[in-house]
Amino acid sequence: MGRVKLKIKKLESTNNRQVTYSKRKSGILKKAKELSILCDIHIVLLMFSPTGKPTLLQGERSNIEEVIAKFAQLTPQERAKRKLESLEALKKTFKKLDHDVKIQDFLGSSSQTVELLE
Amino acid sequence: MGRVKLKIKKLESTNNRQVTYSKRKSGILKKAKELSILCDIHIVLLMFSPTGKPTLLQGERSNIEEVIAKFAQLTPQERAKRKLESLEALKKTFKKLDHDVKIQDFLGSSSQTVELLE
DNA sequence: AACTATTTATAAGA
DNA sequence: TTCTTATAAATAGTT
Repeated sequence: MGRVKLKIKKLESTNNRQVTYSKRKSGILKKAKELSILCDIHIVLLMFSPTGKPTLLQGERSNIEEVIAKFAQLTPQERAKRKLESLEALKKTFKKLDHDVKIQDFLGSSSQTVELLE
Repeated sequence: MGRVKLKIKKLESTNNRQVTYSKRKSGILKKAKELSILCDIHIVLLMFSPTGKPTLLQGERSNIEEVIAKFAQLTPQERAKRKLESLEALKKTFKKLDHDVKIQDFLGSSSQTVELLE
């Protein structure tokens, strides 16, 4: 979608990576939000910029707690059939976070896109 | 991007929601993967179909553990300045999951897109 | 930040 | 559901 067809490989220029990230981030956030609304689904999108700035999108219909909670609704049989290493990894990570993270400005908002750092 | 301009509101027809989900899911997964490669970033995308089928995408460069772990790398000062309610919610959810989830087929793969249920 | 030529995604139809 | 195609939308390089 541009002047030339882009090869999908790591962009050489640091500056170009940042510019491209900025442009495409807008696009994918828009797509995720549209999908959430059009199809009335749960969606969570978390990404980090080339400089490490995190962005979290939660679909209109969901919050991240609901989305993750849906994992818990899978039956043991269904879980047993699938690769859930990611869930396991998440669990381990959050066990660690339990000891690390202190949330000092907890806000009960229903935000969609949250820029976690400016 | 089709024969007509689509209004972004919940699609009336159940069938249409499923068809549109299927098409747009492909698109957004492709976009996420491209962004991950082009800009060499961490990205995680989790979504549920209108029938509840979950799909998880992890960028080429990352696994979900790394991505979430990045949260933990934020300094206490940075965290204190931001809305991290989502992280808090995740933590609570995973505390519950700790007691619920038994992973019976843990596999140490470096998967990208995982269809958690067919 | 804006522009625009061009590629890409996709809504409706087959 | 899978393919086609007209059209809308995203975006790469440029200004």
